[in-house]
Amino acid sequence: METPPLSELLAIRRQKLQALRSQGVDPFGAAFAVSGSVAEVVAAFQEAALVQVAGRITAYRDMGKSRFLDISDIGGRIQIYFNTKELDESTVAATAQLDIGDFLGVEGTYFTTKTGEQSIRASRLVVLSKSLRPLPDKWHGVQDPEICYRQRYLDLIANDSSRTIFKQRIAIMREIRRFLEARGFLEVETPMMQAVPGGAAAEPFKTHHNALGMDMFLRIAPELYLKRLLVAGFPKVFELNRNFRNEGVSRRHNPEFTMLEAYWAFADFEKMSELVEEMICDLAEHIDVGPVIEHRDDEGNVMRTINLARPWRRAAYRDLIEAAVPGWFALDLAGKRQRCAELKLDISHCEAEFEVTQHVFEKLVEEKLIDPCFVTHVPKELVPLAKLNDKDPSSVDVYELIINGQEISPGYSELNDPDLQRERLEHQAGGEKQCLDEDFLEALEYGMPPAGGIGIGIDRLVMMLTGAASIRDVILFPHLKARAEK
RNA sequence: GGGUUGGUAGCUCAAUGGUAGAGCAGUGCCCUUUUAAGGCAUUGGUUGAGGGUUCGAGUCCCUCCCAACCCA
Repeated sequence: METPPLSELLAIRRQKLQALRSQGVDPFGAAFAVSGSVAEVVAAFQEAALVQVAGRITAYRDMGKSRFLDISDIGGRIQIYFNTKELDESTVAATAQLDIGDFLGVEGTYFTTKTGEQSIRASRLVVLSKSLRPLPDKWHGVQDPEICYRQRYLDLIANDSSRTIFKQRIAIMREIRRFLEARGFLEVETPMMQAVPGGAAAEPFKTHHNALGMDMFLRIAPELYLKRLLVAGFPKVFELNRNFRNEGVSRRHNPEFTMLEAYWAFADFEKMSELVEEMICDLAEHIDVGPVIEHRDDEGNVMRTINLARPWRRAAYRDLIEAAVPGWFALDLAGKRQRCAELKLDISHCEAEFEVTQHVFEKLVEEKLIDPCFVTHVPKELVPLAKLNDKDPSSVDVYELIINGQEISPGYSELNDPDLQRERLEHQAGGEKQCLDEDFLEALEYGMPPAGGIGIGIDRLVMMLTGAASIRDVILFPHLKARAEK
């Protein structure tokens, strides 16, 4: 097969690679002992002290005999100064083969430049890895969203805003674990491959286990296994990991996404709502964005302001709809359909009355709830697996936390009556017996304590907290269509 | 799935249907405290892919691929 000629830029880098080798320099060097990460080295500045640092060259300013270069890693940048007269000949020769993008190890002493920048005066330079491709523009970064998503490493090298979001995401994940563990919740791991995909209504990914000779499914939720652990006697458990749903991809959907589920024995949905409220405020504080979060557009204009100040609002589903569409619940189905037509709402996909009402809720209530609101007294048809409300058996004991016009977290008083649970699951499965997790139903018969449960879609939570416009901006490697062969 | 917008040099972007350009990066030269370093010179293109219209297509038409946004 004919290989296309390398572009000039790639060819030049290959030549430099050869030049280094012919100078006796290994262009893909060995381990290099550093004093710390770039950020740690910056923080440890002490005039004239000896220091070792390594990182990628992200800028090179050649003044003749004096040269400056920036060394960066994901957490920081530091300026290196060297004078060709202060280095041995072979090192100076190697510097001629350096490019922006190469990994370099530096030994030197801390010093402050004329302009006051804390830097390192290099006494030794070691090529650690030659970069064979040019990096994106140092000033404009990567603007092409396709490159950002397909080659996230370039996005992270070039775009500070992206680095910030992912550092925030990491901080959020760490703080969720710390927050829950501090309150006695134990983190557990349950199967991602399940014989019966349960705990939610969604299309699963299907796979096959050869040795066991059985079809399996990637989980759509961990719920039914976490509840087995309530049966086992764990009073407080949580799982923070991936779910998979074989559905559409959009600004708000990635086929694999991160979910927090937590269960608290002997608690209820109200106690869970307090836990979630406290936790999300704590997270906002930990990434220095709360309690008032501003979402900005590309030009930096504030598009939306979310106020997380406590206490958060709590409102009943019916009351919110009545406030948006007065007289709604007095209408019969035909009247409701008529009203939707007047409101220019497309309800062609809705059949049952509760579906029409739910559409009104989504369009006229949910999308407009920007500040946090726990929606309570949700119709039982929408949440088949929760406990019925004592006073109003047409609704269930759950909350749906809405922030930024999106459902961020549902919370339940979990159903623990095994017979009722079977009835509901059978109804949900529409008579398809193979969709019932009989093993789970058997576990419930041994007795599950009453419990509060929550789920939080972490990707959407991160979007809300960081102001990211797309789920792809908060997932390191989002799924895109395979690209045609180059 | 439908609609809209886009895909041009490594990156960021230009280009009435009429010679494909700029900045950065790169290459060469100069410069001992620069930091979007600077000065002078200079290389680099299958304009997403394939058809069509035309004397002539990055530009107009058709098909396809990829992406973003909106809708379902």
